[in-house]
Amino acid sequence: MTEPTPLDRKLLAATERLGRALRAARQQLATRHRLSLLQLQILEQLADQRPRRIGDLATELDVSQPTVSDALATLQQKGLATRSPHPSDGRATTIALTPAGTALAELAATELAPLLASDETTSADDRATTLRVLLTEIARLQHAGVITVNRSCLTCHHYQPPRTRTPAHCHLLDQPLTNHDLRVDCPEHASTAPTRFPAGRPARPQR
Amino acid sequence: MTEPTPLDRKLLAATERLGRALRAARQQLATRHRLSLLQLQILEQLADQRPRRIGDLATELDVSQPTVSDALATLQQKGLATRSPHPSDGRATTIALTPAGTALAELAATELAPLLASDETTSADDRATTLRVLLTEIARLQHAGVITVNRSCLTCHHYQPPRTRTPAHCHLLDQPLTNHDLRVDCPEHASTAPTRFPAGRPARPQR
DNA sequence: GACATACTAATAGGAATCCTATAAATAGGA
DNA sequence: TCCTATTTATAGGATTCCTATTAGTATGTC
Repeated sequence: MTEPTPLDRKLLAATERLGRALRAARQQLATRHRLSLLQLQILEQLADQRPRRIGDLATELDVSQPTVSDALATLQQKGLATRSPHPSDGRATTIALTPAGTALAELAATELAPLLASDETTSADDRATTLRVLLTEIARLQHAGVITVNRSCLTCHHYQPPRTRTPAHCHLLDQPLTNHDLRVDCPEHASTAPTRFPAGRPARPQR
Repeated sequence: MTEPTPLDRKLLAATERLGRALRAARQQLATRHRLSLLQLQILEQLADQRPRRIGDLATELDVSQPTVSDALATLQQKGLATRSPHPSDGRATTIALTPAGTALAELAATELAPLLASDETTSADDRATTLRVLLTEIARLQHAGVITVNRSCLTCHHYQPPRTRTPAHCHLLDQPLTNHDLRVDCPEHASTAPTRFPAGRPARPQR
């Protein structure tokens, strides 16, 4: 870990500014649809139809488990999500979207997508490069223990990093991976991280 | 505005994931220092010593003015920030950091910087490309009305975009600008946006 | 110069978020 | 069978952050 360069600091600042803006945009969108921000985020996460436990959602969204439980109760009340018992684990609850929830999630995705739509000033290659750099940073944060859930190619067991002559490769699909092909949230992700440890959220702030 | 490509969607997802992670990291850092997240963000914004009004801070941070007023009162109570009357406008209040506040802001910046420090897997050129792409997205969001404060080179009156043969140029410094040189928050920024309109925050969410 | 309008910040009041702590139910192993 | 760990739900509360309003100041108009 070397000393951060001015470029690093600017990248951090730009990422932060962009993240805040997207959060604000998502907040407004949620409000328009009579949802809280967390409720919208849950819909977005569930949109891939992957079955999840409540605890999984909490770690993905960086909030506590009761907070997710709260928001889910509201979503259920609105008829957007369902809770059903886990098939094999009697303690757990499986979360899924209702058709209405799916529709709302898709609508939200449609409304959010234009915020980062391509235009003529940025080449697709540059955007693909950006994707790889961002995924690299996400992988670093996972290593640093800030993120515990991450299903991108860069941390997948099936991922073969590029060598001097050969491009990156996915052993599962048995195909070369260009920057364009990198996935942020791959359904087939196989973790390389040994264990995930409980985030260890510290005490609350105070006045 | 064209239809979003898969790459666009992945970029949005990656940016969102990274933004959430950075927010969580900043939240933890704030808690460690007995601050709320908003209080920490205010310290970070004030760290450049640019004099600000309270309303300016609110639009920069995408929260309402009373919320900033609240957090500032706490910071003042902690001896980290000061409020003083504006020299020329009797209605306004000028905000500044105390030496203790400056020290804490620098400490926080030092602790956050390693999260995006360079490593050997990403070239500086790719990171510079990423910086430009991110700034382009920020500029787009400003155009879309999501962001109202933005002092990056790409929206500056002194900025000359690159042509086919000549690189980008800053008319104020009278120097060429590579991707590395782009600034996120330039003190000399001259706005090109005609007017800034009040964000029009909609009604609150509800159960 | 007086007045009307717009702007800036602070206060009041309240709703919603999201946390910690704890209880209940189940899984899994000794 | 019992003991421990895990998963979720509930209780209770603190904090954040909002809208609405008030007070004070700036600015333009008659």
